[in-house]
Formats: sequence, structure tokens, C-alpha cells
Amino acid sequence: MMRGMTTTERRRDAERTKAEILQVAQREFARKGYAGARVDEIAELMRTTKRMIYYYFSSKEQLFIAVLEKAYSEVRAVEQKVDVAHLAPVEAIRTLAELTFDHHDAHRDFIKLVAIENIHQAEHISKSPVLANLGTPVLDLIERILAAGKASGDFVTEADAVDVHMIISSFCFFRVSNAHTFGALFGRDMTAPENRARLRKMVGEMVVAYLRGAGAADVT
Amino acid sequence: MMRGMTTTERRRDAERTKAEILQVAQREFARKGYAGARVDEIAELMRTTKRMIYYYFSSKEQLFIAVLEKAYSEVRAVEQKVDVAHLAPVEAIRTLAELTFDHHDAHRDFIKLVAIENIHQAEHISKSPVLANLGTPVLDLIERILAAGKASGDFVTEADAVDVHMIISSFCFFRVSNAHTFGALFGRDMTAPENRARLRKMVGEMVVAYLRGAGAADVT
DNA sequence: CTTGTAATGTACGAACTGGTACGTTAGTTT
DNA sequence: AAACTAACGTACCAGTTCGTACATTACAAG
Repeated sequence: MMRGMTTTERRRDAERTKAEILQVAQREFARKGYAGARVDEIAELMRTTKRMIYYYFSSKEQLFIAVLEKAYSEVRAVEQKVDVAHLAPVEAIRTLAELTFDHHDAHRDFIKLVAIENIHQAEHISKSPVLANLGTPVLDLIERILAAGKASGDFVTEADAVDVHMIISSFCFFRVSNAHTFGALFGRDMTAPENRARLRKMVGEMVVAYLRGAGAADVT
Repeated sequence: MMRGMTTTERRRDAERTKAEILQVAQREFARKGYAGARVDEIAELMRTTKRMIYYYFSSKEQLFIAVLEKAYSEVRAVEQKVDVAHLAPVEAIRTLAELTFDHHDAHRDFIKLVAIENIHQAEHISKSPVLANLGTPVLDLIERILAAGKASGDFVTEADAVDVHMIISSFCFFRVSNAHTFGALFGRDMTAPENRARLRKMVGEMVVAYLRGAGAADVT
């Protein structure tokens, strides 16, 4: 009884073990990919043994799904905190873009997991009921900002929430996910500290410029 | 003698065999990832046997590198053909963006290979001397367009060629690479035919709008 | 037509890898 | 304090996977 009781350090702690497995597994999957990650290696990097992985997660695939679920839920938790309701449309969307940038910057393992999941045609996400309908909150937020911007006349471009989310995401995601090949081919590390501030500013300006309609063919 | 001689269909043809191996391998690597792809499976999908893979490419890793080299060189060949020199700066950059869009759209396997290579920290690209300094041609082109745009007063934003290339690439790349998870979470297939034209127009407008400086904080 | 060699096919092995059978211990309940 | 169960450890196996030793054949040269 009393699950949370830890006055004396327990040697056996299910929650702790599960958490450690997830943490180590996340790093391994992010670094080696799904097929490239080794269950034995994950086990060696923990205090517990391989047996525990199967005790709590049944299979490598289930473990990967659990890692994805945990990572996505953490993302969601952060996104909920974004408060841009009190800002004017232009500043609201700019801020959202910059916060998205910060978030991607801070959760690089998560980005890699998503990239891996895309290589596998999102087959694991499909198997998880937890992960469906997880995108709607952001879309609602963007929708409100867009409506306000249209009403105030700041936004001219015809674009829906999904489009805008895609613009922002693509930039922030690519910067992290493709840093290696981009760096190898163009000699610039997009994730280097000295480039951070400039690129962060770029996302914001890009979305705002686009929504203002300055890119249309009939504009001078 | 006479390598190209093929009046009678030869049963033994090194070039043909090598080409088929590369083609099949490209598809397998793109679908399963590097570690996920199986040499035996690649062999089964060809007319020849696994022995030939090792006869011509020595190892799985070398094969993957060869696939990357072939894919990148094909990309480069297409990019060389882009002729935007005669266009005005705004139309030139817009056209470049749209052509990049088309190119990514047409070479999805290549996109996936690059994504895979990024998961593996571009370690294979680094091992290939062929693949270094491959990005410069595009950068030169963009540089010229930017200079012309600055001179004509069309472009106001301070951004160099690498930045602009990144904006364009991120959008085009993300659309293909993340189509699966994006579709699963937001219910829209970015690669579906009905979205193609709209998104293609978006890249162009986005870059142009950004370069015109409409996103800056001090612009009304 | 013989002979040399590039190209190809067959069979197999050593190491790895996901997964499990079985035994043990800590902590809780009564 | 006995008994019960969740949590954990060890040893191991069966299937897979990259790679190779060895045999063979098509083709070109002289």
C-alpha cells in the first residue's frame, strides 16, 4: 500500500525501472533507428536487465511505441502552456513560430524519433490509440489567430491552420532533422549556437511575411 | 573488347547487373532504413544472387554508400538544368522554389534516403569523397539571384544563399519526409494530388514574401 | 579451338538478436 | 511469522543475417 512511499530507498521500484527503460530506450532508438537499436544494448545501459524490458513492455515494438507515446505526451504538455491569446495576431503567430522553434531545439531526440517513424510509414503510431487526435489543440489555436488576423486586416493570404502549422513545423523540424547532411553538403551547422538566434528570427518573419500576402504574384 | 556492344542480348552484363542491384537496393533502403533493409531480401528481388552484391560492392555499407552516391548525382544532374538567369529576381527565386518542389515530389525515395542518412549522423556521406562539395552549384545560383534582387530593390531582407536554400528545402523536404506522421496527426496527406498545386504555390510565395522583408517587426 | 578471366551460382557458417524458461528475492498482507 | 505476489536475475535457445569458400560458366583473345 501507499505507492508513493519512499522514505527508505526501495531496491525494488517498478515505476523507477520502467522510467529508466523508457529513457534509455528513447536515446538508443533516436540514435540508431528502430531496426538499428539493440535490445541487449539498451539493457546494458541500464541498471536492470533485459528481462525487465520484456516484463514491462512485452516486445521491442511495444517498447518503441511506449517511447513514442511518452515523447509525444511531453510535447503536448509544453504546447498547452503557450499563451498567445492576449497578443495581436501578427505577434501571436510570430511568437507561436518562435516557441515552436525553441521546442524543437530542446527536444532533438523527439524529432529523430518522428523522423524514424516516418521512415516506417508511421506504422507504430497507427497501432497506438493514444496518439490519434493529438494535433487538434495547436490547430485550434492557429485557427483563432488566423481569424483574428483576417478580421483586423493584417492577414491577407488564404491559408488554413494546417497549412500554417506545416510552414512553421517544416522549418523547425528540418533544421534539427537534417542538420547532419546539410552540414556535410553546405558546410553550415544549422543547430550551432551562433546560428540559433538568426534562424529563430527567420521562422517568425517568414510566416508573418507570407500571411501578409507579400509573396503573391500580383503584389509589387 | 567493345564494352557497349549489345547487338545480341548478353546473358552476362556487368553494367546491367550493377545497375539492377543499385536500383533494387535503393528501394529497399528507402523503405526499411539502413539496418532494417536485408541483403538477402534485396537479392531475392533481383534476377541475380546475393553473391553479386558482394562481388561488386563488398559490403552492405558500401552498397548503401553507392546508392547514396547514385541518388545524389542524379539530383545534381537535374539541378544543373535549371535556367533562371534570364528571369527577374522575384520570378527567378519563385521559379527555383517551385522547381525544387517538383524535384522533391518526383524523387521521394531520395528524400527518404537522406532522412535515413541523417538518423545515422551522415556517417556514410562522410566516408564518401564523391559527396563533398556537392551543394555549391545551387548556392552560386541563389547568390546571384539575391545580388540581383538587392540591386533592383526587390529584396530587402538580409539573408544569404544558405539561409534561402534552407527555407526552400525545409518546406519541400518536410512535405515528403513527414507525410506519414503529419497525415496521422492532422488528417491531411501533404503529398496527395489535390494538395500539390496549393503547396507548390505556397513555397514560392513564402520565399518571395520573406525576401521582400514583409515579415520584419517594424513593417506595418 | 583452346585457354584465360570476368561474371555468376550454390551451399554454408559464425555471430548476432529478439525472446523465453526457470529460478530467486524483496516487500506486503493477514 | 507464514504465505503470497510483484519484481528481478541468469542462462539459454531458435531463427536470422551478413558474409564467404568453392565450384561453374559465358565470353573474348590469340
